[in-house]
Amino acid sequence: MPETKFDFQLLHTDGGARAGELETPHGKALTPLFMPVATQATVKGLTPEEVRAAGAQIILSNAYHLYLRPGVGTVGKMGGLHRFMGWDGPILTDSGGFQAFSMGPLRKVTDDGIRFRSHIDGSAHNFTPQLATANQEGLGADIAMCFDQCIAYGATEKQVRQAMERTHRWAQTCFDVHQSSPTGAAMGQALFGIVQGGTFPDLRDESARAISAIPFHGYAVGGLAVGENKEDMYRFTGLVAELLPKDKPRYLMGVGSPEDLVEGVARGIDMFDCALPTRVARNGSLFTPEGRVDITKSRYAEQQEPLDETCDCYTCRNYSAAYLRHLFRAKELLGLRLASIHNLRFVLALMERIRTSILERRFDIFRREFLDVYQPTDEAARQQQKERWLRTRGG
RNA sequence: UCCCCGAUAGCUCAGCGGUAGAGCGGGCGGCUGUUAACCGCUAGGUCGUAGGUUCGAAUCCUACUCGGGGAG
Repeated sequence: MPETKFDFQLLHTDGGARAGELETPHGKALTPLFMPVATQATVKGLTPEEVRAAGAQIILSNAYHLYLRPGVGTVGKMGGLHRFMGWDGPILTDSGGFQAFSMGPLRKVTDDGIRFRSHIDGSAHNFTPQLATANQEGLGADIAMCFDQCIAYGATEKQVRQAMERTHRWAQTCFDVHQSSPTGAAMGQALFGIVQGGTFPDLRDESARAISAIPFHGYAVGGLAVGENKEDMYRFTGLVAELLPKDKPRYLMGVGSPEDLVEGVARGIDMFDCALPTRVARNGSLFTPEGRVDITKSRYAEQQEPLDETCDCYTCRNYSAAYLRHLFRAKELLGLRLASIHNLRFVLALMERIRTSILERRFDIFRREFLDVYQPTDEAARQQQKERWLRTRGG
């Protein structure tokens, strides 16, 4: 791994919005930025060249999934995650803490760590802050995340506090392990702390202060976009960001949709990641300046123009909406790929425009104009479907 | 001309005495540190036509119409 250490420079601010520059062992990245999600060492369906061409500067992968398959040791023997997957830019890895939340019934949380049952073969595993940190080091991540406990929306204040305090203790452990590691900190790997506290203002405040007290390279807001309404999500993002060190990068984990990215930046966030753009793309839902559209609808059957004529992505430059719709109807793999390319380009281009507007001190105007046209998903419909989804998945 | 088979939702078919179902397709919606090329909701049918048997027929009988196959 190159000698370059991790660094962050805050270059411009415009109201609450910030523009800066990250430096990592695998190169620079301009903030605010969006990280495409490559959970299993691949942005589903796309080659690294395609991800790069869409404008990605840094991607996110997942230490839990890679630990289970193919194994951290295997990735290490293959030269580390960058070489293994053919991506030579910066990589941030999530620790696996979120999987403890999203895989619900397969885990049990104690003060020592989280006992998992593999979703692949049922085998038992015990994740600890030490192991999570070692795993991310073994993968060779440019930025590692602390092992945290993300708790479900709707938990009681007592439960949220318990998870939060555990997250704080684990954060200190991760920091200590990372500091004393012969390779981790020495090889220039950054470590980010994660703020928890659910939707309780006092807990969020307490968590932001506790995590900020540890000299991490960056700070993340975790435990949001897990079922709470958008108003709360924005409110708590702002509340926490206010309390984080000004000179360090701030990362809002698991967010988001186009409108969430704009709102996050407005509240002082520098980094985002989200599975949404690529996941909904695979399901036929594409971003346009007016909002999300379903490419499979019959109104696109004979549309010769691209889905979004204002878009400069590979898909919109080369194919009609009618063709894209046909690929989806015929269940052709190319459809998933072209849709993923488009949605990624949409959010990455959005971040570029946001950054430019900050540098030109007109972010507020940009934000207003964008949100004026972009129609987000209906909140009531979201909640209703969410409940149904949890019923079918949980049952 | 005769014999056989079929005719049920837009399509392919299931149901074979108790007042119609599936898959696909159509329409609508959802997906936020990926257990997701996934999930949910919904609209379509006087069961080819006309008679008959029966308390009751998509189901049994008869004729006819249309399709497919066979014989001549």
